[in-house]
Amino acid sequence: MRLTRYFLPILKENPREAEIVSHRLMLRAGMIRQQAAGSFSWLPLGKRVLDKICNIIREEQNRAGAQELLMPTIQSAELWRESGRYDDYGKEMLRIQDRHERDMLYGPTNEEMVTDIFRSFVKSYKDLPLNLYHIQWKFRDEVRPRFGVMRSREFLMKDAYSFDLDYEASKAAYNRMFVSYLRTFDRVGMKSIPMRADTGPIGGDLSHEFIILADTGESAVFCHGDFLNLQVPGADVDYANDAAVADIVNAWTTPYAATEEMHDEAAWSAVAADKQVAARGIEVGHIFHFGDKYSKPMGASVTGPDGKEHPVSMGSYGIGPSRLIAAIIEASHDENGIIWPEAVAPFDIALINMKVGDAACDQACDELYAALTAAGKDVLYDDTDQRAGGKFATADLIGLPWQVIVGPRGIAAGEVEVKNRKTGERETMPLTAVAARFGMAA
RNA sequence: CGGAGUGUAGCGCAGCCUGGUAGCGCACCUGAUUUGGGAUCAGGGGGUCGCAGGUUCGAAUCCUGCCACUCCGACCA
Repeated sequence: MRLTRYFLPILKENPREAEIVSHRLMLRAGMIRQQAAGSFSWLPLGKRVLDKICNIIREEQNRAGAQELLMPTIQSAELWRESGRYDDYGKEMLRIQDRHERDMLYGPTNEEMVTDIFRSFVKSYKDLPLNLYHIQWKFRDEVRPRFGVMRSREFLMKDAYSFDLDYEASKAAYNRMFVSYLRTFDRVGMKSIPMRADTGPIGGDLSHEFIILADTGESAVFCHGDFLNLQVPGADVDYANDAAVADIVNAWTTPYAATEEMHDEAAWSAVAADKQVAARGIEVGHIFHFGDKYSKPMGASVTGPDGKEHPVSMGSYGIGPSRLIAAIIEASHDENGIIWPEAVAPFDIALINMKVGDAACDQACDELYAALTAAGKDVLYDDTDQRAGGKFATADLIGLPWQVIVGPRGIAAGEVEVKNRKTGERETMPLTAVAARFGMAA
């Protein structure tokens, strides 16, 4: 993508309304545009990151055996009356009426609807286990939206729902999602720590929050230092092996870890003082097991091997991709801007032409642009005619992992500079070596 | 919903106290110069001063009401 043709409305100064660093940087980097309190447009740069995140989530959900579908944002109140939540949910739920004055709502979550889909088609235990997920916009009319996309009213959520014959099988489904989440957050370049959580209004007796540590995190968290060195399961994890998956979950739930609300001073004091990590964190995922809370009132049951009807045992599993982006920025930035982990960067490489209009520079950049693109890289080619300084400021602000700098001085010697955004390290290399270097890294 | 604060050009702000018909920086447009870490010079365009009432000869400025946004608290992916 050529920068002269790209819609990238960067801001030099911090918008007044943005207080936290991720909100400021997302606005300044031209990723989002606030439309109202807790409501955002995703501009092209932000949309690229969102898509990358969603694709990683999708791959890991699929790997763990979940299947993607897509449910509507607008739901009928009827389903919610069946579960009893139409009255319980409160003002957070946006209630609307259609032209026939039927009660509708903008979905804050989808347990009822997915349960309806399940009960319509699944009748036998032989069709279990089943896990259905979608990535869809949600609306929760928060009392106080804040912190940009970190706590917005309209937000994207990946929500998965598992269906099993009994508690044991459901626990295995829960464990698969647990491991899938460990891998997902690891792949987006973050260290996540699962913590026992309150089950909140969704109900149930087993729940974990996945927390990303960041100095600016919204809640205080306490965990054992061992978490920082635990091995994240590889892509070869065998999701068909319940015992192996349970072992992983066990390893990741044994050391002490709790958010402020669940913090237990007695257990905490049992952790060796030099292993106590008291930090701040951001919740980016939440998984629940809630059994038959919805299947029972909504009549979602299957015939078991015993020939009897069993209400299915369910769980739900959420990740907020839009919040995850803000959390990544909170955890990965410096005074100059965002530092994207490579896996989620909107572009892999910023190709910077230091002297647009100079025949040698233009030619070298055009050739590099073609070669890098051919090697499968997403390249943002800064072909603007701005004065020199602004180019680096822009590249640093939007945080692409690599900058390839092409200037008249270097080109005269057949060389370009390659800079790593995160480390700041610069390396001069022959023009001819650049494509191969990034090509091989791909 | 309680407490605090802010609304003046696309963005950041001054002006308000002490009323006299709107200004600065950046951005934008034109021209020239310039090109290795947020260019320089010259010229130019752009504002219902959040909205509605009121006071006054006259309101961005004083008064009243409303709206929007932000922060702290209770609540949450």
